[in-house]
Order: sequence, then structure tokens, then C-alpha cells
Amino acid sequence: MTNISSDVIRGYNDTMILFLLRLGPSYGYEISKKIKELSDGKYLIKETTLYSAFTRMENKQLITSYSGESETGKKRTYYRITDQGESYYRERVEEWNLTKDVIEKFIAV
Amino acid sequence: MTNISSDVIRGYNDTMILFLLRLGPSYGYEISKKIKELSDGKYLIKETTLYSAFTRMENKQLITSYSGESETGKKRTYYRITDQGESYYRERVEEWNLTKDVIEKFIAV
DNA sequence: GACGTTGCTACGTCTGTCGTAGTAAGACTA
DNA sequence: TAGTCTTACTACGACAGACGTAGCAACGTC
Repeated sequence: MTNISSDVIRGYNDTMILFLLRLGPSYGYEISKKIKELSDGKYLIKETTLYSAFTRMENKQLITSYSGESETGKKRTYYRITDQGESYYRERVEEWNLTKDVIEKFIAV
Repeated sequence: MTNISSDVIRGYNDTMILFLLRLGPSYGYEISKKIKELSDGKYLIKETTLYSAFTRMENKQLITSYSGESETGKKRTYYRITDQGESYYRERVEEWNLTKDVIEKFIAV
């Protein structure tokens, strides 16, 4: 299985996280599992990358956090998307459509 | 006109440059013009980014340089793609196809 | 009793991109 | 004829995002 390097997907981590948070509040471990699943195991986000993305996005007010608990009572930090995060996500989607078309022009075999 | 930020296209600069060099040797100024044209003005590579990409790729032996002259006799550094660069380009194309599919899964409005 | 999973935090490093600046020579414009 | 634009670069330092490594803690499983 060929995996995707972080260099090429860099710039989309935030978008992927926001996509998942749009489905409902979630937390680090779950997000990383879902990214793995949705990408069919082709992209595995690193823990440090993920948690630093959370911090960055919280500072930018794209998400907010609150503490909750796991089923077994362990503490967990949940994240929820904000309205600003929602707009940001939509902008990224538009940008993706442009970017995709541009890159395709440079793809040929 | 909406432009593409370097954050999202980052990771594809080398691929774009290699695509153009596959069409024949070229040099900095020409490459930057062609990127602008091919992207319909949606992506403008910065000079510093471009020249540092040349250096990086030459060190990795993906391209080689030689000096030539412009029509008016001014010195110019030309770059040519190597066999390694050709293989590298093809790997990036394959990776792009994977990446595109993965990102699309996180795109919804 | 050791190992795997869950769920994080801390710290320092590296790479690619960028801002700013400078150089130089021809071309075009007022 | 002076000033600006285009061409064609180089140098230097800053910054952001991703990463490697490490550590901690509680629970479940073998």
C-alpha cells in the first residue's frame, strides 16, 4: 500500500479535521481513527500534528474545546466547530476546487 | 479572481517545475511565466520559492543546470530534468492521484 | 506482570516558503 | 535623458507546520 506523505497533504489537515467536526464534536484519538478509516488507511495523521492543529485552530477561533469524559470516566478534551470554522471550511473547499484544477494541468504521464 | 495560497499548493511546486522541464530545458523566469499561464493566473510562484526549489532539486539530482545565454546575450541558468527527476515526477503523479481521492472524501458542502 | 490501547503534553528540529533587499543590463516612456 | 519596467537572478533571515522523541497515566488483555 502506497501511503501519502505529509508534504503533499499538508495544508489540508485543518480542512480534514473541520470536515469531521462538522459531523459533531469529537476528540483527538477519534479524529485520528476517522482520518485513517476515511482515507482507507492511506493517510495517518501524526499525533503531534493533530494536537498542534487543535491548538492552532482554537487560537484562530475555528474550533472551541470543552472537557468531557470517556465511557470509562477518563478525561477527554472535545472540540466543536465554530461558525468561523464553518466559513473557513467552506473557503477551503472552494480553494480546493481551484487548486485541483491547477494541479491537474501539471499532471501528465 | 481568487488566487491559490502557497499553503495548499505547497508540496506541488517541485512537481509543477518538473512537468515544465519535461517539455524541454528552461530557466527561472520562463518557468514562472509558464506556471502563471498554465494556471490561468491563479497561481504565481514566488521568485525565492522557485530558485530555492531549483537548488534543492539540483542537490537531489532531479535536475541539472548549465549556463546559456538569452537572445540578447545575457547570462542565464538553464535547467534540464534528469532520469531521476523523471522517475520522481511519475511518483508524484501517482501520489497525486491517491491524495486527490483522499482529500475528496473530506470535501462536502 | 508485561504489553497494547487510549488520550494526551512538552520540547526541540527541520523543511519549504516568504519578505525584504540588492544587483545588473537592456527596453520603453515621458 | 531620466525614470520605470522587464528580465534574471543571489543573499539572508524569519516563520509556520509537521515531526521525532519522550514521557505520563489509566485501563484491558494475554
